Amino acid sequence: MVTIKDVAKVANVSISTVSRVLNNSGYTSTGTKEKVTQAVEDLKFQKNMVATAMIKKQTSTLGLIIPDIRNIFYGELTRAIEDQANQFGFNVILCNTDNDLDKEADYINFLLRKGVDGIIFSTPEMNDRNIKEIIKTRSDFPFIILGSKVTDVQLDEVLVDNFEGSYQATNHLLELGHKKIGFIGGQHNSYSTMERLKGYESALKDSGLESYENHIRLDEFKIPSGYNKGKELLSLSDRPTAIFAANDAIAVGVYKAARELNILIPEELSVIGFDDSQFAEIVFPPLTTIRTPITEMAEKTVELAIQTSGKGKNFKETITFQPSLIERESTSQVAEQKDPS
Amino acid sequence: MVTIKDVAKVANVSISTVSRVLNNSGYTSTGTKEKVTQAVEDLKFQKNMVATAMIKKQTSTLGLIIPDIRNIFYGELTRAIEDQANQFGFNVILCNTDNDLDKEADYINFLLRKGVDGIIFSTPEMNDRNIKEIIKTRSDFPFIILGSKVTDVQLDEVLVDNFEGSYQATNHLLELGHKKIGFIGGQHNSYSTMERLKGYESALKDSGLESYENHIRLDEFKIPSGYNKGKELLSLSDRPTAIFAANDAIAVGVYKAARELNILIPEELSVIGFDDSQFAEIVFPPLTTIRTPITEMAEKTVELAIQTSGKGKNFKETITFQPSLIERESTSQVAEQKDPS
DNA sequence: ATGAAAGCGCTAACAG
DNA sequence: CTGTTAGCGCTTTCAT
Repeated sequence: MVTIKDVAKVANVSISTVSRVLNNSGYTSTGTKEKVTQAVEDLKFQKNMVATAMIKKQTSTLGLIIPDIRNIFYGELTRAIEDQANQFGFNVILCNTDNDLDKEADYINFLLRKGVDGIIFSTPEMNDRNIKEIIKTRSDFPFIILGSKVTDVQLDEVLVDNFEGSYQATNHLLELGHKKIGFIGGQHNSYSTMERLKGYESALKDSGLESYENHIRLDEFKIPSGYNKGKELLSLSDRPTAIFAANDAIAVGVYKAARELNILIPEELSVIGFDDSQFAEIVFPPLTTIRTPITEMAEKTVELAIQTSGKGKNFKETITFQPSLIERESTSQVAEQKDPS
Repeated sequence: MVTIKDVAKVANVSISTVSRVLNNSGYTSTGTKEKVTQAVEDLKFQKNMVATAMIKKQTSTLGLIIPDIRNIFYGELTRAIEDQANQFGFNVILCNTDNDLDKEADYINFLLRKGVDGIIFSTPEMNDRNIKEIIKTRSDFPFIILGSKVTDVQLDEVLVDNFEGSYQATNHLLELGHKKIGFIGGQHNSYSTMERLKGYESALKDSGLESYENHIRLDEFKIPSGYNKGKELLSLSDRPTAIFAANDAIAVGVYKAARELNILIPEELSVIGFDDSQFAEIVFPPLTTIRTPITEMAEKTVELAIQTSGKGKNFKETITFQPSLIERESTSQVAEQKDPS
C-alpha cells in the first residue's frame, strides 16, 4: 500500500505538505505542489479513507434500513437514495430487516460502530422500539425516516401525504359511481396503512357513505396479501365493485384473484393502487394508481441526512410531498349491478 | 464518544487489558475480565470499527456493483448477497452503474479507498475495461464476478450454465412442435446474452433446424426491449410461433406486444423466459422460464469474497450452477398455422 | 497476567 | 510556505 509517507519521500517534502496539497488546504508554493502532484501520479497514490475517517469522524457513508430490497417499491426508493448519495460523494450500506426489530437493532448498532454519517429508515412500523430507544441517546445523530412516522418521537421525516392520496383514490372511485369500495391495506401497525385507511374512510364519509367493516382488510404490502384478501372480498355475496389497494403490489394480487374468479377488470371490478411502481404499467389492464414522488423524496432525505451530519442541525423537520392520481385503465364507471340471488 | 480509554479508567486497568478482554485474546484473569465487562456495560461502550479497520486492514464491508437495483433480477440477487454477507458479519455497499464504465471506475476506486474487503461485480459487459485494468495491479484483491465473465481475465467467477439453460428452453419449445422460434436477447456485449444465443442456436441445429437471422433480436434485458423487439418479431409475415426471451423482463415486454397485437399466449404464441424472477408468477398466463439458482449463487459468491479476503487465496476459480426448466402456462403445443395470405 | 509504548495512515495545530 | 509533533481509537509486541 502506498501511503502519504511514500509520496513525501519521493517528492522530497514532509507528509504535512503532501496532506496540504492533497486537501488543497493551507499554503503551498506552486513548485512543491507540482512535485507532490507528480509523485502522487507516479506512485498512483490513493488516499486511504479509513485513516481520514478516523480523524474527521466522517465516513461518507450512509446506512439505509428497509424491509426488503426485493420489494419493487424499495428497489426504486433505494436507487433514488443511492443516486443522490453518490452525487454528494457518499456511499450507501444496504440493510434488509424483513421488519424484524431484532435484526434492525443489530444493523443500527453495526452501522453506528462503523461510523456512518447518517441512517435512513424506510420501515413501516409506527412503534419501532429501536428508533425510540436510539433517539434518546443519540438525538444529535442524523436519523431520518422516509415514508413513515414513529409515534411520540422527534425525528426528521420525509413523507408523502398518505391521507390526501388515499382520499383522492377513493374519491376517484366514488366519482365513477362506485358505492361498494373495498380497501386492502398493509400491516395494522404501519403508519401509511393507517393514514391511507383514514383517507379512504374520510372520502367515503364525505360522500355520505359509511365504511363497511367487512370490506376492509389489512395484511401486508405484498402480492400474496392482495391475492388472499382480494379473493376474500371478491367472494363476498355483496362483493365490492371497486377495490382500493394500499399499494401496487396488493393491487397485483387483486388482479390475480379477480382473474381466477373470472371477474373482469375494469368492467366488473375497478382497482386502484398506490405508489405508481413498475408494476402499474406491467399488468393488464395498466393500473390506475396514486403516484408517490419517490425520487424527490429520496433526494430530500439524503440532503437532510448529509446536511445534518455536517452542520449538526438542532431541530427536526417534517417534509410532506403531495401525491397525484395517475389514471390508467383499471378503473371505470360502475356497472349495473345484477342482484345476487 | 466513549472509548476504550474511558473503559480502562473505570475498570482501573490499562487500555491493552481492555482490548484483550474485548477481543478475547491473550491472558486475562477472571477478575479483571469481570471488571472490564462491567465497565463496558456501565458505559455502554461500543468498539469503534474504523479504528480497528485501520489497524487490521479489514472493514467487514463488501462492495456490490450492479447496473440497476430497480431491475427485479438484481433486487433478488442483492438481497441474497446482503443476507449472506450479514451472516458473516459483513455489510454491503450498493453501487448502481447503469452499465456506465466511467461510473463503475469511480465506484471501484472509491470502494478500494474505503478499504472494502472485496468487490462483487454483477455487470454484463464482457469487455469491462475497468476490471481488466484493476486486476492487473490488484490481482490479490477479492474481485468476484457473478453471473458473467470478462474475456481474457483470470477472476473468481460464479455462473449459471447459460448455454445449458438456453438449450433446455429452446428444446422445450422444439418438443412442443415449434419450428419458428424467435430469440430476444440483451446487449450483444453481454456474456449471458451470447451464451444464451449459442444455446438457442445449438438446440435448433441439433434438431435439424437452421437459425433464422431475422428471428433473432438483441437489445437490452429490459421490458421495453422485449416490447419493441417482440412487436417487430410478431409483425413479421412469417412470425415465430414461439419466442425465447433471454430474461423474464424481456418476456414481460413480449406479453405486452402480443396483447396489443391480439395474439394469445400460449394459444397463438408460446413464450419462455429466463431467471424465474418475481415477474414469472405475476404475469398472465404465468411464465414458463429457466430458473437461475440465484440464492445459492449469491451465497457462494459472498463466501468466495470473504474467504479470499481472509486467506489471500492464490488461485482463481469458476463455479457453475445448473439452471432448470420451470414449466408454467405460457408455452404450449404449436397451433396449426394458418397460411398468411 | 498486565502495562507501556509504538504505530496503522492521515490531519491539524504550532513553530519556524 | 514548510516541517515537527501530537494525536484519532484501537491492536500488538515487548517487558515486567
